[in-house]
Amino acid sequence: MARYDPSEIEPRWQAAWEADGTFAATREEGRPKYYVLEMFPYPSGRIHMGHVRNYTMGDVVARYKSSCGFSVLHPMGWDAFGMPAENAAMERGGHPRDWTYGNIADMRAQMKPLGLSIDWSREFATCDPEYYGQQQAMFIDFLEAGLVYRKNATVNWDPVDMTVLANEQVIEGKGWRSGAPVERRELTQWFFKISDFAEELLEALDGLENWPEKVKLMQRNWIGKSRGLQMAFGLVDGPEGFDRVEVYTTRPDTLMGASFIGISPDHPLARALERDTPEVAAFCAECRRMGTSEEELETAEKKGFDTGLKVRHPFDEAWELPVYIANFILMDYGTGAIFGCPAHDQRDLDFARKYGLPVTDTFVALEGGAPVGDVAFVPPKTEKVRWLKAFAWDEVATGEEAVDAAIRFCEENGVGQGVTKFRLRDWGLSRQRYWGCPIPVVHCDACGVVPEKKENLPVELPYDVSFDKPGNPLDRHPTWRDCACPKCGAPAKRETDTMDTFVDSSWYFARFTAPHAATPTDMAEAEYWMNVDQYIGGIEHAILHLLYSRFFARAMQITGHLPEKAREPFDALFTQGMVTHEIYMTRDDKGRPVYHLPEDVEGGKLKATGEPVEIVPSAKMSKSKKNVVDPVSIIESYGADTARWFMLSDSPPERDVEWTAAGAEAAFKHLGRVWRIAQGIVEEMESGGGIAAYESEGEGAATDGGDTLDLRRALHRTIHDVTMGIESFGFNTSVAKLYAFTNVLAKSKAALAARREAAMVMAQLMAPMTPHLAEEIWAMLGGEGLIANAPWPKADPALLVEDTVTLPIQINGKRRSELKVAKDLPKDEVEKLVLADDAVIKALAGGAPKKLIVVPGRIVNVVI
RNA sequence: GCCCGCGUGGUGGAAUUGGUAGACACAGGGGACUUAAAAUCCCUAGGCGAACGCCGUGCCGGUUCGAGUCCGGCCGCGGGCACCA
Repeated sequence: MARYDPSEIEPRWQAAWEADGTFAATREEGRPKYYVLEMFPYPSGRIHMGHVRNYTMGDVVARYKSSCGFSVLHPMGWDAFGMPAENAAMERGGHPRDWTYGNIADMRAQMKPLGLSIDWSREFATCDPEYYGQQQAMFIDFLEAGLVYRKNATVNWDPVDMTVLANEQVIEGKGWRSGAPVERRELTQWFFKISDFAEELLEALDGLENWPEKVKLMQRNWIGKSRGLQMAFGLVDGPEGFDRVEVYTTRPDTLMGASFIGISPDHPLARALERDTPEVAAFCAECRRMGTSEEELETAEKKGFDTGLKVRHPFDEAWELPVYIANFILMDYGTGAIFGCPAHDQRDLDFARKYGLPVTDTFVALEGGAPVGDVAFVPPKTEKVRWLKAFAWDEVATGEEAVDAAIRFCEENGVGQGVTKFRLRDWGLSRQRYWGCPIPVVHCDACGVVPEKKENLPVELPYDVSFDKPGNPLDRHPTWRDCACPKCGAPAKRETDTMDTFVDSSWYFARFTAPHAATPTDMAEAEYWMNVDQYIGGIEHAILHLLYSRFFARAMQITGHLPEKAREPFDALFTQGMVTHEIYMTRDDKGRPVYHLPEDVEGGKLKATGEPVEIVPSAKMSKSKKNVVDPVSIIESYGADTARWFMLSDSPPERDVEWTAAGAEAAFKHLGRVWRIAQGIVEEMESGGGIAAYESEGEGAATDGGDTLDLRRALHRTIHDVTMGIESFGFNTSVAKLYAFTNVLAKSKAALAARREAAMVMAQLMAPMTPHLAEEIWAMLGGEGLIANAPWPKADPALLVEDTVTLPIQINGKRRSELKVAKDLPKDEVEKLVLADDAVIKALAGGAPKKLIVVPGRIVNVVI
């Protein structure tokens, strides 16, 4: 008997799809469309299992929707700009462009054998001048629409390498290459005005019904709408030009518990003091040695510097509070100054204890309210508390009520103003790097900042650059910078900043609808294909990428590049989990960990030396931990269908999946079994004289003891369950149902025609997951045309109906017995049967039940 | 530190969304076939107990006739924190 041989089957069917043009996305007015998109990959050079999982999920949806009659758009491209290309050029020589395009070629070659139903004719890379030229055109439109501006912002500066560092390049406050302490530095940078859309981006989240709640919640918190009080503390003998400190607070109700004023080291007052006081300058310099990330600020040890200045409390002229410069206060949020209320904020409390500042309780818990010790009392704002220092509300009130009353009181007494603020900051898009989309503007001495003329786009990156020196090669390029002013023609300088790579990925979904249009989008195409019906990607993009894309869709709509309906570009979002693997580790002579590839380990020992390895629990596959499995070698040994099947089985798509060699082996065995079952049916047909002879055999179903009917019932139940699984992103349950049906089919004694039909339908149900094997079985059993073009099977409702159900009988909530009854048996009939049940009679011991709960078709509970 | 998730047998997980916990599979044990092995097929299988049983979904508590599912607190792990993509 022949064997299941994916290495022979898979290329054959891929060629057949190619020849048929099965996956070309065609715009057919009048036919419903479906746009499936997986977040496009960064071309690192090797695909990994995470890609296999991500793209397989998208492929299941794409193939399924196609079978359901939709015109499907399922494209692929490359998020090709970014730091790794420059790092590679610095570390190994070569050019970012060559490195990137080489990687794209490699990854495409690794991806094609997966048999994904992708329309490869739409492929592009964000580093293609054709793509980024259109991005530049849009940037100019955004600029003219007032959506872009310049302002100063802080960056991480490496004083040795003389270069700007990304947050991930700052390790424990030091530059990753130079090891030098990082400084904060101000640069003039380009910004998108995303904050103008804060309210709109927040409110529109409610309309995203098919987005995970957790993602919407994360975005809500990120946008961070708050209602608070903006007020001033009068400064006592402040330096020249400073008579007050403006603060913004969301807890004005705790004003009577104020203990100190904290200002950012970048606050104008701190800057002024810095000029005259060396101690202040030293402290601020120390603060500025921290990185710029919020995480670093928040986790660093809280430090303050007492400026010696005092402010007056607005409610009491005689009450003076000290002014501290504190390292954890952000100049970017609010006013860059806070008042500290230690009793009701843990950070303020830690600070107060450290510097011996007073801690005043303004409210306590209703019951057993004790004064604050080492833990601040921070109940939910909706909880009622007892106020010790209320100044405009009842003794017992919630935080919310108190805040409202405090704002009203302060406004009436001229102490401050109630304001709404957003945490969301404008999107800084400037990068001082080479490998990104050049910002298409020119700096002219006479005209200022002038956008490049659209006919001169793309402003292309020069190829002749070197990476032997740190910093941006565009800055030191001999000729590229020099140009003529687009307005007056005088000699001028090009902008050398390039765009954040998030810009590239904020509109690629729109570009896929017309990847080679001479404008950023083609409205007729966008009108047909938008929105993305199903977007699939990692949860790590829950905030930035998705929020930026939502902003871009709005900006593109305002500038005429997208239709109104694409304001929210992604109708449905699914966030898939990671692929994890155990980590194998030994230690070097200094006790430092040394990691080993799974392929070098066998039976807990290194293959080469026999040295035992420590097994570290599973984590996301990463090169540095070497817990990676190469999809290419998996495909070589088992075939793409096995890799796909395994990635879909067992773990729910939104959760992490652990790659195990045993699991892959099991998936392969199962596909072999399915193939053999089909082969067996073929052999029976051949020995019995061909398919035609069996066409009418199913009619005799009643004569075979019900086997044929049983098989058909199981089949239609499977059609129903598998379809539901795919529709609801429960691919693992679809796979489990297919396993179960395989067991039924393998044992079935049904008529041959019924078994043939069952095998063919099973192949159809498997086709979105294991498309090559499905085509092979379909062809073996005499199916017409490609299974990829066959319509999705429909479950016959008549075969799904079950006339009897088994009702579990619980006694006091524990299952004690069961009852087989007609499905629609009335409640009182069920009750009679329950009371006649042996176990119930025994438990009642002659008494009557306290309560009898009958949930029709589900369960019975007898309470005694 | 802040925001958001997740936690079920030896393992991955299922559970009609408040209704029989452990579907389906992996690993294990037993058997068939084979000179033998591989491959394949069949049976078994949460823990404890000899059995009618008792315990059991990270931990503690609550709501309910009934909780893996809802609520409160804790522990552990993961994602994000604005220049990684």
